[in-house]
Amino acid sequence: MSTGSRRPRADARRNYERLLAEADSAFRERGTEASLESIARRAGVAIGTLYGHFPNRRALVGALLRDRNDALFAFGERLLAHPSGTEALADWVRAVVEHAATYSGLAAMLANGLDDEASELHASCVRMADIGERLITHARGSGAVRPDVTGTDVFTLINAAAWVREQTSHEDADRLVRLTLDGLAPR
Amino acid sequence: MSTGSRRPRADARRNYERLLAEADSAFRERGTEASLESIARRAGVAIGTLYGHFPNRRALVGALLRDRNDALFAFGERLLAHPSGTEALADWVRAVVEHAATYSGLAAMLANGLDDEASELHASCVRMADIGERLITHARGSGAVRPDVTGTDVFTLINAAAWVREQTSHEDADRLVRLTLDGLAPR
DNA sequence: ACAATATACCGAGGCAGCCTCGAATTAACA
DNA sequence: TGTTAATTCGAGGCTGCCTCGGTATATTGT
Repeated sequence: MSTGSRRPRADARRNYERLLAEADSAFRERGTEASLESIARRAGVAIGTLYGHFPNRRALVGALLRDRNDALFAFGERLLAHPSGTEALADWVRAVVEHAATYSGLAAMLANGLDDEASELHASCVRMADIGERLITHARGSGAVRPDVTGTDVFTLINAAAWVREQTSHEDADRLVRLTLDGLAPR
Repeated sequence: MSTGSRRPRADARRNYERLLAEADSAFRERGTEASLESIARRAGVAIGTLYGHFPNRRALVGALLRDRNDALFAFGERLLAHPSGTEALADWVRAVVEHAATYSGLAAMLANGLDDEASELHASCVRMADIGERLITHARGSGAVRPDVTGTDVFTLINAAAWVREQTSHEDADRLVRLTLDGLAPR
C-alpha cells in the first residue's frame, strides 16, 4: 500500500498480518469462497482496509500460498534427482494434491490459473506445470511412461484428484490417482 | 403446487413450463449457479412464483434433468448387453461425462448427490452408481478389468472428468478418461 | 352467468455479501 | 509539534437469496 521511501506504517503491517491469519483460518474452515467481510470482521478491521491490502480474493489466496508454493517447488526440483522416475512422478502428484487440499475451492483456482494471465497464481501454475513436464520426461527416460503422455495430463490429473478430494474423500482421490498413474505406463 | 383433486390451473402449468425453459438456457449459459431472480424475470414471473414451483435450486435442476436421466439410464441398461465389457464401460463413462457437461456446476451436484439423501438428484446418483457397478462386473467377466476396481472408482472418474471438462476442455477430460480407463486393465 | 373457494401469483422486505469512494484518522518524519 | 502522505473507516449502492401476507384468478357447482 506504500510507494514512497518512508518506513511502512506499523498499523498497516499489523493489519496485513492479521488479515492473512484470519483469511487462512477462514479458508481452511469454509473454503476459498469464505466471506471477505467476515474475515475483515474477525481481523478487527473494516472491509475497506481488507480491500486496501488485497484488491481481490485471488490476491489474498495468492499471498497465503506464496510460502507453501516455494516449498512445493523446491520439493519438485529435488524429485528430479530421484532414481525412479515413476516414483518421483507419483510423489509429485500426491504432494500437489495434498497442497491443493488445504482450502476447498483451490483446485478450481489452480485449474483456471494456467489460462488466466492476470491471476496472481498464474506464475505458480506455470511453474507447477513445468515441473510436471520435466518429471514426465524424467520418467519417460526410465521407460516407465508412455511416449504420448504430456505434462498437461499430469496437471489435469492433479487438479481432478484435488477436486475429488474436496468433494468426496481422500480415499476416492487416492484411488483415482493410483489408477490413472497405472494408466500412464506403457502397455 | 396443488394437492386437491381440482384440475391444475392453466396459468400454473404455463409458468412452470416457462420457468423450466428459462432455467435451462440460463444454466447452459451461466452454469447451475445462475441467478434464480434473473430466471424468474426472464420467464416473466415474480420470484415468489419460482419458489412456489421449485422450493430450491436443486429441485429446479432435478426437474430439468429428469428426462435426460431416463434416456441415460436406458442407454446404460442397453450397454450391459454389449459384447465387449471394456467398450461398454468406456461408452458409459463418456456418455455420463457428456451428460454432466450440459450445465457447468453439475459435476459437483452429482458428486455430492450420492451422500445427500435429501437431494432430488440422490436417486439418480444411486442409479448411476449402480449401473457403473454392473458394467464393471460385466467388464471383469471379460477379464478386461482388475478385480479390485469398484463402481465407486467409475463414479469418481466420471465426476472428475466432467469437472475437468467444465474447467478446462473437452480434450483434457478425454485424455484423463482414456488414461484412467487404461489403468483399470490388469497389468 | 355467477359466486364461492381453492390455488397461484405478486413483490416488498429482511438478510448477507461484493466492492467503491470520500472523509476522517494517524504514523512517520523534520 | 506541525506537516504530510499513508492508511483506515464504514456508509451506501448493488445483486442475490428466500419468505410471507395480501391480492388476483382459474375452476367448479349452481
